[in-house]
Amino acid sequence: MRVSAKADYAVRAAVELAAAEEGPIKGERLANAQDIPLQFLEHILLELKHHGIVRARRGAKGGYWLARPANEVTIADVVRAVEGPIADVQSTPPEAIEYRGNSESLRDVWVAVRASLRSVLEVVTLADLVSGELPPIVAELTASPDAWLTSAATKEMTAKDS
Amino acid sequence: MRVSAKADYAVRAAVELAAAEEGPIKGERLANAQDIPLQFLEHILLELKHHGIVRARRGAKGGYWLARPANEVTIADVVRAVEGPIADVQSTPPEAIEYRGNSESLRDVWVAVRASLRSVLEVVTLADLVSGELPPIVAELTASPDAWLTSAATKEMTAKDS
DNA sequence: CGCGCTCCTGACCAAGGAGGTCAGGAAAGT
DNA sequence: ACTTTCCTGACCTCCTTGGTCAGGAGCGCG
Repeated sequence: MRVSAKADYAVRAAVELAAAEEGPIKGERLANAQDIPLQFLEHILLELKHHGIVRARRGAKGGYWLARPANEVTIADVVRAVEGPIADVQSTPPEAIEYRGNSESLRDVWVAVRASLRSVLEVVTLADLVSGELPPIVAELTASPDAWLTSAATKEMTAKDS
Repeated sequence: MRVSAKADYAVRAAVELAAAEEGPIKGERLANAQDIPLQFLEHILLELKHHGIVRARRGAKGGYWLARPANEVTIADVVRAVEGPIADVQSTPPEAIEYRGNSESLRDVWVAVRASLRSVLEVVTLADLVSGELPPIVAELTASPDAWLTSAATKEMTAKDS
């Protein structure tokens, strides 16, 4: 239930590529722009390349660029490239688990969790991030002040909590 | 972005407790009912106890029971007890991260991710799981057949994918 | 009281992932 | 040729995951 540094780095590097208009951008520049350890970043970029998110050319004037237009690459694409499937339970997809007895409905909950993650990650594109104009669903989710609290307050509480 | 075995086990054990009407249930019975390694489960139950989710008594006729009514314990409570904060990025809460340059909006996305997770996990209670009647939001999310696919299809695709 | 039952706790362990670093090779340009 | 930049694999340390094992501490009952 946490986002790894690798996934965070991958998205940030991809956004940087999406923002650049000129030709190939070298890894060093991406690393500097987003404060990512260079050698680690190059491993990440390689994975992104293997998954067809990014292309690259070596040599002088070489560098990386997006394989597809920035508005056709979602955050889910990038995260899946470096982290694998989103919202697996016990390293297997939620719909594949057999629950016994009283916890039969639990599978539906994990499926719902995955669906809700997708509803955000598969909708936001790199172009959205560059422009700063996020899709309505993200705007709605971040609109409530509760969304910005580390520990969400219980429904019933009104004013008695600190 | 994955649900650990521990969290899954914890919820299943908690559901089993929620379903039982008679007094304390011993760990062995929970382990058998949900097919969980006993000694591992007892560590988990101990954590749940430390977080005030569960109570316990030793000795003959001892066992575990829920500290609160089943309809007041959410899945989020249980998961947080054993896994810590939900949806941290790089082991820190999303709203606390400083993003530079083009990835400034990324923080909003991670906050939205956390909010969407909460919108499911903080709404489903153990009582819901026992009864099998899940809240509307879960029903909506699992209604679409896409939610049950391992790898979601792209929006534009209609019939050409396998 | 004594004794069995059950939880409680800490130590340990093997395997793998997270988050990198290092050294060298292979293409591209000039 | 030579530099630049990506490409790749090996390696490293620390931490987490998913457990097991051994023993201690409290509870109830005869």
